Amino acid sequence: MSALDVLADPTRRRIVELLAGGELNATTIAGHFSSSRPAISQHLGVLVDGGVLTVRRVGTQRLYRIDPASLAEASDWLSAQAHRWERVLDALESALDEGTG
Amino acid sequence: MSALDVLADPTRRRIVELLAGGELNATTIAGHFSSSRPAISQHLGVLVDGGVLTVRRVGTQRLYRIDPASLAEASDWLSAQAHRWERVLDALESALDEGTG
DNA sequence: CCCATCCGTAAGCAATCACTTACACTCACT
DNA sequence: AGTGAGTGTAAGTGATTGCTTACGGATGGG
Repeated sequence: MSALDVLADPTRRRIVELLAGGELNATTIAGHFSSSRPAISQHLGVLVDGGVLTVRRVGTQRLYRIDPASLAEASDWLSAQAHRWERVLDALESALDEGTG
Repeated sequence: MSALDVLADPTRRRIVELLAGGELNATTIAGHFSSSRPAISQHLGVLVDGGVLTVRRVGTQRLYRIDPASLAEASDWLSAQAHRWERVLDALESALDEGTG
């Protein structure tokens, strides 16, 4: 699932959280980070490729916005993973019961 | 959170799932993978360092076992992340409401 | 038309990571 | 003590990744 590979990077997670407040242009976003503007631009590209963000051009600016669907999908995936490990723990418990019983 | 960095690798996830059935020694674990035994040994080291697995020595063997506490912690972390993105989505929705209202 | 602003892309670099082969160590058994 | 099974460690390699600097393209105002 690519939205999650994309959200693996802490800087990218912060970008997404920043956009929780609404649309922002590239320069404004970059202003919140100590990295260079091109570095942030590259992160934005990864986020767009991963479907987490969408862009629209307004004049000379590029406005970035969260794609709620993909973020919801990421959230669901995380929940599913959490449940997966819970199941592993359940299985482990059963195995231990068999061992001791 | 290191248990999660550790579980980022697919091979390591498979190892943990393999150990859901109970304790196994290093050679048996390695037998389930196409990678070399040393490669798996290194993964096991990472898993132990990350607190996901524990080892005990029995004769010449090393028996690996899941540490339920750390795995539960990982599961909780995943849930928390899922909720975090849900909150981001909620915030986004509020921002859009303000924008259009 | 010229210039400043906004922004992506190209190229190069350093760090990280998973893998492989080769080697070394420990323990059990004889 | 010698041998073999079980296993970790060292060293080298190729791929990936995030960062930086330098550059180029597009848009809008004078």
